[in-house]
Amino acid sequence: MRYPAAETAEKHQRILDEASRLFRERGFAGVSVGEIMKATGLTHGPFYNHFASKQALMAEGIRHASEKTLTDLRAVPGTGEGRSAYVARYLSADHRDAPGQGCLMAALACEISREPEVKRSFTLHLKTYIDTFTRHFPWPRKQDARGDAIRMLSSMVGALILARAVDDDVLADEILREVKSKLG
Amino acid sequence: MRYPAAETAEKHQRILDEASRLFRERGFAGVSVGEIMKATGLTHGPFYNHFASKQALMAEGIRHASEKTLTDLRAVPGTGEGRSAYVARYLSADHRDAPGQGCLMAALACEISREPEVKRSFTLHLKTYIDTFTRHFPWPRKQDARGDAIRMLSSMVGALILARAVDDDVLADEILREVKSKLG
DNA sequence: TGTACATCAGTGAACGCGCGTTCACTGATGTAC
DNA sequence: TGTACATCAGTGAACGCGCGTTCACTGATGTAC
Repeated sequence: MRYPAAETAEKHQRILDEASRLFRERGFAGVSVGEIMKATGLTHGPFYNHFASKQALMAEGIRHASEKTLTDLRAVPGTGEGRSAYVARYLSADHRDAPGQGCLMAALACEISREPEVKRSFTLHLKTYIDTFTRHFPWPRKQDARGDAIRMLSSMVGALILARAVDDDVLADEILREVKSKLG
Repeated sequence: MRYPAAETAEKHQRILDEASRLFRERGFAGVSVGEIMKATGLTHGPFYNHFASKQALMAEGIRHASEKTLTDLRAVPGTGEGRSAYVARYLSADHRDAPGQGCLMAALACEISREPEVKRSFTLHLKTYIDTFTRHFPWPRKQDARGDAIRMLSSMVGALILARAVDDDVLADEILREVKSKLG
């Protein structure tokens, strides 16, 4: 049956919300189209009224999570202290244990590299992220601000991914703590 | 039919070789048991004569790749120059474009965190890797050698993962170059 | 404002497909005598 | 050393299952008059 246009748009957003959460929690391959639709309270049929394919949803899901990520980043005070707090939160046990609400790079980057359509969407995200990260915070060496931002980002992403891949809380905490200690 | 025992052991190794290559190239979910067996020149049936399940092969594949990785690391000269060369090779375009022969952490860490049996196997690898990396090279600040090793490793892994996830060679090269420039 | 009807996001059964896994069977190897 | 036979890694058909995707159908909404 026909539904109000506003409701349809809202459902579209809900699919994106659930998809971007589930993908980050379980990976692209670990979530089926049916599960995503079920999580939004619909049957799997109308999925193709909203998206052309699962790949298209993956790419859109990256864009959707990217917007949230960048909004959050811009809301952090643009000071050295703001950056320290941002890094400390990124490298916290809370973030490690809640991938569904967390950084899309740490959750999905390995899989992204194998999905051409998603890769294109992610490239836009990473460019914007690096630019924003560089411009938003003060960096001691002005002419190498972007390089410093890239290095900080690589350390953060690598540390979080390794901490999550490990079965031993002591080692995971050590990795987060050691990387945090030189990025503060 | 029955086969010579030596041949069987050799086939077991070949399965592990092909599996650890294919998993790194396409991810655990992107490779089927049938494909792995086909790559070793067998049909899929006898897989279960060698391994209890796909998960068991994934865990064994990590162990197998880990051994090669550690052998390679120990073969590098244990000097500052040796370490520089190791990092330069790790962060090279060649390594970025050949995940099947490369670092298992960069290729599989995101997926490992979602597979309990594999996680256990990977934890052993990472502990040994960090220990070896710490002890094998000279570190300027003796009492923080292990911390420095963990930070270097996080940067390397993060940079390679991001470089691979990006669709733009200029950006990928910039990430590798910037991270390399401060780790030399 | 009231009526007739086209629209289209929803439902849910069905599609072909490839997956991980099992199993009855084969036949050269290795062993017992 | 030669013969009889148990072993067991291989083959390949078959299993149930869940996947991404399609489609005939439904019926309240929005629109034309």
